[in-house]
Amino acid sequence: MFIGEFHHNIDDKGRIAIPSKYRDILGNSFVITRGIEHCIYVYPNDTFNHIVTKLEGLPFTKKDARAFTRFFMSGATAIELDKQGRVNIPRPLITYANLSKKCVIVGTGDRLEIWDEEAFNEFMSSCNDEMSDIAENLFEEKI
Amino acid sequence: MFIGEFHHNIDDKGRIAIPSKYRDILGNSFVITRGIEHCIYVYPNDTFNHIVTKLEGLPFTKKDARAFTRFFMSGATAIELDKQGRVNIPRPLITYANLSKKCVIVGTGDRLEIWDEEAFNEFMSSCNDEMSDIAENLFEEKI
DNA sequence: TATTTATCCCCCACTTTTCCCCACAGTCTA
DNA sequence: TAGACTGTGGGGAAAAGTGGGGGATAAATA
Repeated sequence: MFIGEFHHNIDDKGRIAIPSKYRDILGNSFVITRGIEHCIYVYPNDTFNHIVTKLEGLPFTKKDARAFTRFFMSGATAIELDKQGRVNIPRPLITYANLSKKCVIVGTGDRLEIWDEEAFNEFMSSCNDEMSDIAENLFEEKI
Repeated sequence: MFIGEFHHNIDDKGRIAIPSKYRDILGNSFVITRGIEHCIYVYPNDTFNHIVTKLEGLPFTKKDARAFTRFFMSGATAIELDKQGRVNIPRPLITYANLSKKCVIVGTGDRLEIWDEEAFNEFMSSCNDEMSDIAENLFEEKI
């Protein structure tokens, strides 16, 4: 399970170090792809494959299915860590997530998310005030 | 499985390089055809044949079936890669997809899509805002 | 039928990108 | 304080993408 928050830099070549605590779980090969709030998702292979299976069940004749599949699959890249434990983020994803230098890598249970630091801070502070309302409707019963 | 996003140029002769990562999957001969959002679809032979079988199951007495089959089949061309790993896109498809120079080639699971770069950016940015909503309604249950 | 025009392929060469390796610096631990 | 680990930066080799030239084949015109 992925938990925690780490602050790393992405260099000019588009490389960023995966926190060493995550490498044990991820192994040496995994998948990164576009995430929904302009961040980057990092999935272990089997988790990613599970989602792909679900998406392949959707017909390409449906507009939303095409759009989301395109969004999710076109952003995906199979990743191998280099000897220093870094990943090479493809340009399109760097642009999409608006990564400049300072990045935040957070664990969210079954995946990692890579955010531009500024965007992350902004998102979190904008959410904090509403969190009470957000939580309100998540569950009907005691969890 | 096709994933990822690549930016290549189409030259004056109508040739465009297929990203080398895709060539392993596609092999040397495959099919390209008209795609739904004014892009070009690229299918491995057996995937294409599978779709054709499905389309042949539709009655030609239905207007929509005729229209879509005509759309999909008339655009199709059998393709062979040249020795440099490029395909020669037929003029009608170049016109249809509005390809000028900068193109985007994306993997969307079972096929590739070739887009004019500008058109692709436009489509993606128009989707990005809605992606949260689109995802919202794709599945009812946990995937 | 002969000549021209266009199209398609293949080959060569240049440029750019990607990947791999090495080296250094800061931090934590023993 | 020494050693190991983690994060950061850069250089060089290999691969991938791009563009143009030339020859073969096919279509078009006189």
